[in-house]
Amino acid sequence: MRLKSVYKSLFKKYGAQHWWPAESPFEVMVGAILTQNTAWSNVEKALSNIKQAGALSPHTILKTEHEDLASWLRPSGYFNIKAIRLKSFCRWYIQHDLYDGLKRQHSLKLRELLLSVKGIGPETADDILLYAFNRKIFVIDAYTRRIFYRLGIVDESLDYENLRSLFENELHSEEIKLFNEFHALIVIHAKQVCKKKPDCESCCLRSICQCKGLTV
DNA sequence: ACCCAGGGTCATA
DNA sequence: TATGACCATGGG
Repeated sequence: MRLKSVYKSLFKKYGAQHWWPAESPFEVMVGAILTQNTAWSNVEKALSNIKQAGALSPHTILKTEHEDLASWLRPSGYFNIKAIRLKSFCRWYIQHDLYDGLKRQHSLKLRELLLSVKGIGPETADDILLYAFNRKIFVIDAYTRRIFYRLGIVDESLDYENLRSLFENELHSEEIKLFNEFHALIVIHAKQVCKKKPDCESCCLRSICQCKGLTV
């Protein structure tokens, strides 16, 4: 159980993160799309603009002019394509009877449905599954790849689906709370420590890590 | 000035 | 299957 021991170390150091920071499942979904390759601090500004316009609902977003929607999204970058992605997601969300319609689907079916939306790839889909629909799905991101490769636990060549099943197989008997916290802890740890190599000395994972302070 | 952020799509070989 | 171009703002 190497994965769980990493989890324990991270949890001991950083504590519970209580993700996803949002007031509703729909806000989680919007945030998941807006944070694609984008710093969360920028997403907060865009979300704040949408809320200030009173537009944080699928119907309202859908009937908003592209120029207006894009102007709200401007701080989060890629505002033109994200405006299109947000609308196509809202159209899909309404067609499937919103949260109450979708929540009845089995996790893998729901994942297929999410992936059928233009602009939603595997990571965004899994963010939504885990943090909006409370499903036991492990989210893989660039941090997860980097950290667990440095630790010497995973192979560099594994693609998204193989990595996800590796994590889910080893953690299948754990509670969903672990899935929720684990991904959040990986992100927090990567932002606070792993970026600065000198901090390897004080890293809570140094006893397992094989990077030896070198950039990998 | 340069690098990258809680990615995804599309065209090309 | 596997690269590369493209999308774009803001903080370090």
